[in-house]
Formats: sequence, structure tokens, C-alpha cells
Amino acid sequence: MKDAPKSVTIRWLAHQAGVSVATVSRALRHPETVAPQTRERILKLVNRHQFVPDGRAATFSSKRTGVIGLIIPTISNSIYAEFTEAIQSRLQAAGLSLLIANANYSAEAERDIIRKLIESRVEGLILTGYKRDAALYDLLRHYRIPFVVTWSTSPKASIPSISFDNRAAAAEATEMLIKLGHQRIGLICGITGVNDRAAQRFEAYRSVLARYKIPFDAELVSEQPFEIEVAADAATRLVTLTNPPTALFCANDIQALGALFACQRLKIRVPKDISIIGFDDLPIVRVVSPPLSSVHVPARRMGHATADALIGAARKNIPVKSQIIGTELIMRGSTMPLVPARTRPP
Amino acid sequence: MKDAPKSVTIRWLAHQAGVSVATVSRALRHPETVAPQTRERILKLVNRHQFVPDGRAATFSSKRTGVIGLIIPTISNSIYAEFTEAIQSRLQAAGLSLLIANANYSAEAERDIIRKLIESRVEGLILTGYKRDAALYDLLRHYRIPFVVTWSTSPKASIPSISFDNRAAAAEATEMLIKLGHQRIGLICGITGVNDRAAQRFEAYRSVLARYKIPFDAELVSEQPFEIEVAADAATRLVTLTNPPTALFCANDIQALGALFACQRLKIRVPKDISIIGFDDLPIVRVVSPPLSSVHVPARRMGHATADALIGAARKNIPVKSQIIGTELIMRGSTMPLVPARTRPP
DNA sequence: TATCCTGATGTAACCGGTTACATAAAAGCT
DNA sequence: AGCTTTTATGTAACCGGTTACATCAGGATA
Repeated sequence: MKDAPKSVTIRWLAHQAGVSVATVSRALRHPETVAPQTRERILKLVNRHQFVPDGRAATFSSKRTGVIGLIIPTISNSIYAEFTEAIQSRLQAAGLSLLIANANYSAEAERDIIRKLIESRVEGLILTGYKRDAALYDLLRHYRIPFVVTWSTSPKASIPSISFDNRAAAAEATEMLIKLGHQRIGLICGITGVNDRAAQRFEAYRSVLARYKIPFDAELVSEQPFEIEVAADAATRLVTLTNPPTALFCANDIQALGALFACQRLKIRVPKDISIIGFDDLPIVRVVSPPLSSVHVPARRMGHATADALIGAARKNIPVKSQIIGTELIMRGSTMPLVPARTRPP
Repeated sequence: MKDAPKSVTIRWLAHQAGVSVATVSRALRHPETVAPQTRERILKLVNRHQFVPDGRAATFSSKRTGVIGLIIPTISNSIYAEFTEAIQSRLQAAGLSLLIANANYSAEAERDIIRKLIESRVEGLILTGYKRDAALYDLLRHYRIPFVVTWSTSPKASIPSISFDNRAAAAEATEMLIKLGHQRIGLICGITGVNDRAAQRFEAYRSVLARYKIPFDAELVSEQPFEIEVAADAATRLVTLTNPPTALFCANDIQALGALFACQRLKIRVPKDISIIGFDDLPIVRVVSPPLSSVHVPARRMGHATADALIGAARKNIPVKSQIIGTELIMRGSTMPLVPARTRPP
């Protein structure tokens, strides 16, 4: 037998097997269309030469990439990990791959990523939040790449979203604290200028306060990145105010945990001295002491629904339809009705 | 001007601009080789038609993908997030993309992922741990794809690794507890059968005990997945033994946190009643109360070194050389010398 | 036995951009 | 002014697999 060339190709294998390149291609991609003996002869050569087809040529000639792109704002918050794993498992079952890109909460980085993914001709794109340059949505439509917004509902019919309602969920949490008797409610949330989910949660907080005729006090609000040490510092600042809050609504669990640990360090008892509600319902919130109340975000369900929608779009040209997924406020040991706060010495 | 076709191509743009396809290609990829007026004329058309080149054709004809593959065992442990972000930032600066794949601690899933990445012709591959079917390393060499093992040193010169030494780091932590006077040291680690890093940490724990003539007690060891609730349960079981440990070495921080919270729930004081050391040195361990002692893993530095090595390999054919990166045991408030344990009622 | 249908296989054009090599014009130097 | 060098641009072959269409052989049916 002739020695293998530097790069074994389907053409070379075809020659060795005495068949056409189409037959080798069929043996690899649609083996049931090839006669059993022919198929075995081809696969034997494939294995002997450790042949792995060149995906660059395959995606070029088939005009398919089999890839769905996902852009998340960070990979260090495990709520996105759960969401991503849910998507990945569904896509894998459908024979598609997930390409994960991290935008690091940067609109500019995200723009570059979107263009790169369009250049790669991904067969679908999953976005986080709906707020971005409209031209990017136009470009996706121009290239007929199905897309869907997640982690935020979309106000426009032309921008499909599969998400829970941030405002409704944040309103429910804020309202619960009010119903527990709290009036001075602190908010720790993300940077509303670059994060539309944080902005929506903040708006809901304000609007519920207004609804209950509770004056909005900017001093009780802290916007900062989702880093636990930053959150702990923010909580420390809030709870050591002259007139501190008696409750904290944290727009994500990392911040709620930071707040909890800061209170522990300051010997402020949760929930006796201060109630805390988080958002996401990460596993860790069930394990800390006391277990944190939190808005349960159905990340896995949202991931599955998102993947299913894009599989339908990519494989069967089914348009992506918006869906709203419910959240659930889970009350645990970090919240209780307001009791008169003991005055703490300066 | 003639209407744009269904799919605008470089060929069509060339015709519109009155130049050749090579010139359009140059205008996009190497604009400095095209005369300024020609370049502007071409880019004007590109913008007008919202043209994004077809990456499928580009990667095919150039035989370049510009992609480095990274396989991590999970995306829900944020230590991998830090590592991944470090790699991504370096690659981005070098004009390369990172394709992240999640193996979910499954050797079979990883095998499929490796083959898929070879088929995609990634220009480099970053692996986690060195233990896997040798045929996979052979296949990577066969296709001349540079690779590197991370999160574990490699015993073989033919398998380059860039990592800290798990055994040395785990030995240091175990030894520290012994030097603090602890003899009954519990170990909570990952599943050693599928996780060579867990296996190495476990081996180091055993070997240090042996060195100090401390009998190995299997009852003090708990192997289970890295889930915080499972870790809390494991810790609960260990600390409620008839003859419980006076210290816990947890082979990652998630487990250390689970152990800490379990102790808090059981009113077992850390470090007075039991010392705890974790591994990874996640930000949260600095914030909890008490702050956890932990082996600091230089994830960012390892990420940068790994990316640099593969950029060198992919772009300049520089062979990847193994590197060992140090760790550092950070002692915080969760460890103290052994004091006689109060007898707890059954 | 003849005709029709199905399964297996071959042919060859094609996908869209890249780039080695060639050519022409412009710039620089003597 | 003539020659050399540099810059800008064109030509066209190529990358490796996919697949629409065609063909042939074998099986089924009338």
C-alpha cells in the first residue's frame, strides 16, 4: 500500500478504498447510505490512518457550521454556568455545538464578539439583555442569523426574548420587605448604566417604594460590580449609616452573600437586626447560616427553552418566539418582620 | 447601481468597485497594502452593504482558524472562570479566539470534544489534567495541534504542562495542620477515580500522614462531587463522628465553604473547635467569617502563561515547554493550633 | 420475460476567500 | 534621461469536502 501523504484527505482515502470521494463522505456522514462491506472497508482505512475530516472544508462546502453562539457578561457568576450548561446539553443532543464568549460587561467587547460570530456564520446567537446598538440587530437579520435575548424581556416584537421579568421579580422582593414592615430598604445592585437587568431591578425597587409612598433615599442605594468584596464593602457602608436600613435587597446573590458576611463580621444579626434578600437562588444561599431568602431564577429552564428555540430556528426555520418564564421568591432564614432596631453606639 | 444579490461576496464587491477580488481581500485584511483612495472606495461599499466576510471560506482557504480550544471540567467553579478570563484576554490581544468546552468531569464527553476540536482544526488546545487515553495525545500530534496540560503537572516530557504541583501544595496544607498540632485531620476531596488533581491531593495527604507516623483513617476521608450542599453534608458527617477530626483539609474552596457553613449550623466554632483549610483561594474565602485559610492557586498567572505558550506555538512554531508555577498557603482565621476538644454530648 | 422501482455509487461543479506569482506604474537614484 | 526599485494591483489556481444529478445493478411486480 502506498504510504500516506502528509495530509490524508477523503480524496486519498477514496483512491485507497477504490471508491469515489462522495462514497467516503457518505460513509462518514451518512453511513446508512453506503453498502455494509463498502462502509467497513472505508472505516477501516479511516481508523488505520487516524483520519479526522477537515471541518474547515466541511463547513465551507456545506454552508453549515453547526455552532450556536452564546454571549454572557461574565463567566465568574455561577448562575450563568447553570444557564450555559442547560443550553449546552440540549444543543449536544441535537448535534450542535455551543461557542461561549465572555463580554465582561463591555458594550464594545460585545460588539466585536457579535461581528466575529457573524463572520463565523454561527447558526444562532444567544444574547444577554436586550439593550444594544440597533445596528447589531439589523446586521443579524441581514445575515439571517436567528437570535434571542435572554436575562431580560424585550419591549420589541422584532427582538425575541426568552426570559423572566426582572421588574416583576424585583418588585416582588421589594414588596415582600415592605410587607414585613421594613421602610428603610437598602438596594445593592449592578452598574445600571451598562447592565439593563440591574437597571430594571433598580427601577422596580423605586417604583414599589413610590407605590407604598416610601420616599426614595439615594443614600440607601449602592451600584457596583458584582464582586463579593466590593459588595461586602458596600453593605458595610450601608449598615453603618447614621440611619441604616433595616433590610437589604441585593440584585444578585453574590452581593447578598457579601452583605451577609459583612453583617456577620460587624456582629449585626441577620435577620434580627437586618433582613436580606438576594437574587438568583444559587446553591450556596441554601447552605450559609442563616440560609438566604432569594429570588429563584429558573436558569436551567430558561437555558433549555432558549436552546430549543434556536434549534428549531437553525434546523427547521421556525421563528423564535418570545417567552416569559416565572421566578419565585424563596423565603428562608435571612428575612423576618421588622422589630425595633436597637440603637448601636457610634 | 446594480441591486445587491442575496449574498454579497468579495467577488461582487470587487466588481462594484472596479478592482479584483484580491484587492478587496487585501483592503479588509491588510489595508496598508492598498492605495488609500482604492481602500476608501472599497470600505465605503463594504459599509453600505453591511458586508461581513464569510469566515467559513476564509478559514478554509487560509487554512487558519485563529481559534484555541480550552476544555475545562466544569464551568460552575469560578476558579476556572479566572483562569479562562486570563487566557481569553491574552489571546484577544494576539488576535486569536478562545473556544470553551465543558467536559463535566466525563472522560467520554472529553474524548468527543477533543475529536470535535481536531475536526475544527483549532490552532492549539488547553487541557485540564494529564490523565487521559494516550491515543488522544497521539491524535493531537498526528494533526500537529500544539497542546498543553494545565491544573496538573505531567510526568512525561512528551506531554507538556503548565501547572502548579498539586501534591506539593496539598502536602504543604496537610503538613501545616500537623504542625499546628492536629493529628485527626479529615480530608474532603473530589472523586479521585475521575479527577487526577483530586487523586494527587489525596495521595499527598496520605503520604504526609505517613511521614509523620499518623495512621491513615479512611473514615476521615470523603470523596464526592464539588457541590456545596454535598460538601456540607460530608462535613456534617465527619464532624459528628464519635471521634471527629480536629481539622479539615478540603481539596477545593467550594468544599471548604460547605464545611464552614455546616460547622456554623452545628455551632461548631471555627477555628476553636475545628480548623479548616481550603484550596484555590477564591475571593469569597476572604469575606466569610472567619476568613478561610486556603492554598492560593495562581489561576490568572497560569492562564497567562498557558496562553503565551500556545500563541508562540500557533504563530511561531515555538514548542510548548513545561512550567511549574508556585502556590502559596495563605493562613487566615480558620486555622489555629489544636486545643483540647471539649467532649460533646452524643 | 419485460418493465419499473429502489439502493448504491460516481461525476463534477461548487462553496468564497486567500495568496503566489506576475505585471505595470510610480518613485527614487545616478 | 535612463535604469532600478518599490508599490499597487490582477490573475487564477487552490484549499477539502458536499451533494445534485446521473447511472447502473439488482430486486420486485405484472
